[in-house]
Amino acid sequence: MSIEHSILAVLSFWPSTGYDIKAEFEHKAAGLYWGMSYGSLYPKLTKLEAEGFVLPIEQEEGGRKKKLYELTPKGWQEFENWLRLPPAFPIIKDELLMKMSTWHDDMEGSVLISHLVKRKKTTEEMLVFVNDWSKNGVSYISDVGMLSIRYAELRLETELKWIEESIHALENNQLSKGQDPNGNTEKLLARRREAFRGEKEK
Amino acid sequence: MSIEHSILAVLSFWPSTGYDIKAEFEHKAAGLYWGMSYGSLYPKLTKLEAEGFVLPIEQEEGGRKKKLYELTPKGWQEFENWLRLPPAFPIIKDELLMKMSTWHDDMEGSVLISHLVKRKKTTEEMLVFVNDWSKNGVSYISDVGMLSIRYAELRLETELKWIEESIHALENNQLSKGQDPNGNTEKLLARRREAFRGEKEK
DNA sequence: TTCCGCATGTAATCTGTTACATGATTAC
DNA sequence: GTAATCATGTAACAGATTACATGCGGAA
Repeated sequence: MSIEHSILAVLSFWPSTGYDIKAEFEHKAAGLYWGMSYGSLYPKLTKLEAEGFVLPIEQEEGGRKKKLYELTPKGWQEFENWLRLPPAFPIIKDELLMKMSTWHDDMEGSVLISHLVKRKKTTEEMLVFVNDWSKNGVSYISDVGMLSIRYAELRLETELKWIEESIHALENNQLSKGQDPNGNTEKLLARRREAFRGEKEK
Repeated sequence: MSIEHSILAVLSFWPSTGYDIKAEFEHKAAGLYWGMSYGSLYPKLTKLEAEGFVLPIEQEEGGRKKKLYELTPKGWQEFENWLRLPPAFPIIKDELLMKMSTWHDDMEGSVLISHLVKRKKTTEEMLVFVNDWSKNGVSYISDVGMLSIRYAELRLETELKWIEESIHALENNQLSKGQDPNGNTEKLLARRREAFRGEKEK
């Protein structure tokens, strides 16, 4: 998942400056790419250059300092080798899911609903962005690239459906039953009460 | 997204050792939780104890060294404050999507298909695991927690549908057209040919 | 008696971010 | 002229992993 390879990937589209690369990651962050800071980007470019994967093709432009990087033959090779390597399974860190998994019955359901409402808004915005992306007449998207756009759309749509479903279930007390073979819900709430009782006595 | 809060979250279920916590993250990694190494887990537990969020409730068990940690009142407080805080938007790093977005026409489609087939297998396994999880009669899952299980199921099912759709499109040359307002495909392939041509001449 | 699962921990390293410092060019 | 954007870079720090080191207890 190395950042190095993402940089090579961006450079495969067209020669770019460090600044360009960052921008590319920024606005395509619809769950397809991931961002990176200048603090790691510029040192990586220097490193890639030292290793012979990229080369700055000098631009004068009136003396303004600007390094437009291009892939070297070795860089193309490395990029394509990487493409052929089986990708790692995705890493997903979703705080909302973590919170929902550990939400307990003495916590206010209204707060959880507000989390879901907020997530819905962001997901909707993202969907609008992705929908537009593939039809804006400006961005370059290859035919294979369209598949990944399609993935982003499907994922976001599914998420929206789930959010609506979940809010509905929470608001109308229609949650499906989980499983609790060891009476853990009661134990948990008792431990919690105990902790807070001890606290109050102080 | 701090690891600290995930630890508190696991401890809210029941008192656990460092080893237990790691195991919990491991087998629930169905895209809901995320793993962590002992190298960060144990130091964090020490830190959380120093800060008064957790407390080891000693277990002798024949002199075998084992620290069973429990949340303190302050730990419960911190955990619940965290639950109320609006969660950050999920971070997704999916190498497959990155590779597909930058796949180019001179790369073998068969390799991409093999990536998809591999992903399909893993996704299917994950789905089996999640399906079983909520019905195994052993694991504890709260009613709210069921919502997150439902999310995992929907996401994995959607992904499977997309994988099948994509493999079909690739195998039968039925990709939908992307967009290329500046003739970038040709430029890209020309730059690549140029790089490799220069290489051969050496 | 040997291997596996339970159990804890540290040191070196890697990877990345934040905050800062600097300055040119363009649009209003 | 002044604000926003383009543009590059460094130093300090934060966060996490890998590899290593250690050892008990139970099962085969």
